[in-house]
Amino acid sequence: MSQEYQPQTLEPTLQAEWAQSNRFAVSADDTRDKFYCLAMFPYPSGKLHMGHVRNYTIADVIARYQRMLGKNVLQPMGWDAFGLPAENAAIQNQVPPADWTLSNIADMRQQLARLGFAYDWSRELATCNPDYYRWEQWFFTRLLEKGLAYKKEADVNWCETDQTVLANEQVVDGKCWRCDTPVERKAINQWFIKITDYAQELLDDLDGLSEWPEQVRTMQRNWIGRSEGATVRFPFADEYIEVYTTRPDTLMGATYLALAPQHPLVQAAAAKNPDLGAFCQQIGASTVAEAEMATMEKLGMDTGLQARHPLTDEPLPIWVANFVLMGYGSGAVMSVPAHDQRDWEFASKYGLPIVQVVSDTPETPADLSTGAHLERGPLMQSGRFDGLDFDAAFNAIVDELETKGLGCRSINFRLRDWGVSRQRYWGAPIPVINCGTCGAVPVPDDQLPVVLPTDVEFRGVGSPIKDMPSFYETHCPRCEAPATRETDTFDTFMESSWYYARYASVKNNAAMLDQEADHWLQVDQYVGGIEHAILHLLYARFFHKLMRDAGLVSTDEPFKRLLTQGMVLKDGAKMSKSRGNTVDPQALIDRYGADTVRLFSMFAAPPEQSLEWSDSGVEGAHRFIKRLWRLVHDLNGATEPPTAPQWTESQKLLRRKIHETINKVSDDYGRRQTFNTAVAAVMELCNEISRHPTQEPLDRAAVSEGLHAVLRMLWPITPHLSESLWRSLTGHDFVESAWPVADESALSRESFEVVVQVNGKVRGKIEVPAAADDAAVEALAKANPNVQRFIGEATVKKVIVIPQKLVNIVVQ
RNA sequence: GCCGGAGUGGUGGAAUUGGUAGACACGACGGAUUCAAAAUCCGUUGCCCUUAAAAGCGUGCCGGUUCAAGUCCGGCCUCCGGUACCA
Repeated sequence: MSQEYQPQTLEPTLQAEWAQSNRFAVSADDTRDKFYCLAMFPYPSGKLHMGHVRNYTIADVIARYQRMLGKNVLQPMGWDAFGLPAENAAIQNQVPPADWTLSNIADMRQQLARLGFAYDWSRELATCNPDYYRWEQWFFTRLLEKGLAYKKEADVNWCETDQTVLANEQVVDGKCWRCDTPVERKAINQWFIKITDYAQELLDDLDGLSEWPEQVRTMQRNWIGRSEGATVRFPFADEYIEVYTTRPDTLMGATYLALAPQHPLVQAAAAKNPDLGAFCQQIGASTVAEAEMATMEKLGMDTGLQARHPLTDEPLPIWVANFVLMGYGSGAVMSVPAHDQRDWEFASKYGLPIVQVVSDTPETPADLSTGAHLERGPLMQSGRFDGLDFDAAFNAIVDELETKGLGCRSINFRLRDWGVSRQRYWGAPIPVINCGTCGAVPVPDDQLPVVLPTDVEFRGVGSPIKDMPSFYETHCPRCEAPATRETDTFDTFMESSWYYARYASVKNNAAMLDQEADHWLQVDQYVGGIEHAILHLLYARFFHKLMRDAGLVSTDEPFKRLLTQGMVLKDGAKMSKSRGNTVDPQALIDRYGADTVRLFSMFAAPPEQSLEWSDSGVEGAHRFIKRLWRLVHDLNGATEPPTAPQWTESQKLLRRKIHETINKVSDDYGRRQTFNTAVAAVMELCNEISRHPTQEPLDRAAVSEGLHAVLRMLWPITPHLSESLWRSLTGHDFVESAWPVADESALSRESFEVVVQVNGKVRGKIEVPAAADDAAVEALAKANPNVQRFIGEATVKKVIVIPQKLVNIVVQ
């Protein structure tokens, strides 16, 4: 066997062995614990980037660690294959999206294989395959039947020049990214799924996700945004304008109402008032992105209409405002400028009255000259409600509204229903047929899948199937009259909301899921980018509950444990083609081998933090591998220890280090998931091993014991290296299901180093016998010469002893 | 704007439950080896004063709690992620 480390021959040879023996293909096996380890599947954008390498290495390390613990580990891989970039490539390069996507998948599959990931490739799936999306279409028709899917008007970004809908990222400074036309907001009819029906459960079940990062649960809680408040009806003519408020206690301070420009009342008024009409047109011309809505200049205009206050019957002016959206809530808000910052700014700008009704005490009004008073407090200037605190005022005012039939307590969620229609080509067709007589009719099961034509040509920027009668001309499944097929496609979040379950039943062409799904679910470990903390993870949780209620799975949540990995940066910025700061993983694999790339990406930073790219860091990882390679090959003739070995002091020290490292690395892999510190601990151990003499048989036995442990502990990260070195060291194949266990007898210590502080500053270090009690430790600490120097003539006030660690002597 | 996160040597990072700040690695410097270089090996390396020992300072900024704060609390600053049609 060659003494030289040659990953370019070693790694592909082992990879071929693994593939040939189907080493990582698994099936349900009730005799062992199962472990389902999943990384978020990639969008096949072309080439693997470092973010992918990091994501899939983290998951692979966890999967391989679990295999070493003896579990039956499922780790599948697939492709989130629908999406916008394929259409852009099609328009730019005249390549059909399907061809572009499939060719990217082929390239990326090869790159993943070269990294040696332990995937069960027999379960591979691509969401653009009709065998996959047919079940999504089928499931959507079930939702339609249950009334969980419905159609309504919703705003999109519209480019008049290109006659197309734009994604938020295609709007640059309020203009179309292709032709610079100012983007308009346009309401179109679209499909929605009632995620709001599940808002409470999605919120409640976050409490049970104890193995999710707290920050992700907090973000989802805030996104769902449950609030308790009141619905208030303001009389207007012989109708009502309904608003929701979390602060009914401030009702007596409401001085005007603000309505969305698309509100029917505003539209009616605009029809008679050209200025108002023009204004509504003007403020309607902006994007639908929330960040932009929240930061844009707040604009409004008096409609000239007046509503009446529900309790005082006073007239209240009705304004139209650009920050009120028709799609959310009722399209109207009550404005209390004294106690809401946005209302305060709007009222100040347009000279609307500001009436304070809450203060710290009724006698001391707050200063409203620089902003609203947001804190809760007793009421003032509120007639019979004066002096009541928040809860009492809330109840008294809502009770009175209820008596008058002008309001009620209500719970509101920030979460909005999930709009799943996309006016794009490269997605799963929405399985609906629009009939002039029967309306929107779901495509019957025996006509599924509705296959997306892949032989298409992009003449403009719009979806080609919208100009393809052969696709959309059809007959109504109910009345058989000529009808039109829906040409919108699904949001790609639909595909990524259930793929984790399909992996379990991927070969079943007769059902969406079968009992295999229940065997493997939940996903025990899910790994993916923090950028998916809300949307993808919330939609997938929701979809899982929909599937549960359809009897397809029996668990309540899809992902038991979640690891959100940070981004890969270079020069402090996210690696991206547009910044031109990408590092091609393939070039690194060619130069150093997969194990070096895997080792570096695990060592450079803890998985949840962003990772700063470093070329010299890769060199360092490679150097460590070469050192370990030599260390193993230089140990000629490893010796087994005798039955009752008499270890020398230095052998005992090495063995203690070996077994302490085993405990630390086990904890780092299993509980902490900090693979960087696991690698550091193994490096430390290797440094000690390399310093240890190897002349005596018992020395070689201790060194060999250490190297065995090292190769096992590194297998999850550098599997090719470990398996190859294991063969040279032992002459046998690597035993996969043998995670090392620490030998308790090797861990014992006779003494500990203890730090001595005087007034919190380190003044000395003492060696203390393990059995010493606090008094003995204190005496030893005080006897230290440097410590004595700092105590001097002062009086000892207090001594704190932290056993086996620290003594702090407090003097005055 | 709102929600979430981060900020520690020249660099990536470590310090797990409030208990030695800087593990491990990179880089730099010095040395060995070499005709020479690469590779490899050994040593030094937070700042400051210093021959040395010892001391002083130090975890984005300001303040607080504590015997003890990178860690907890209050107030800022900067950067990053998300913000519902990028995935």
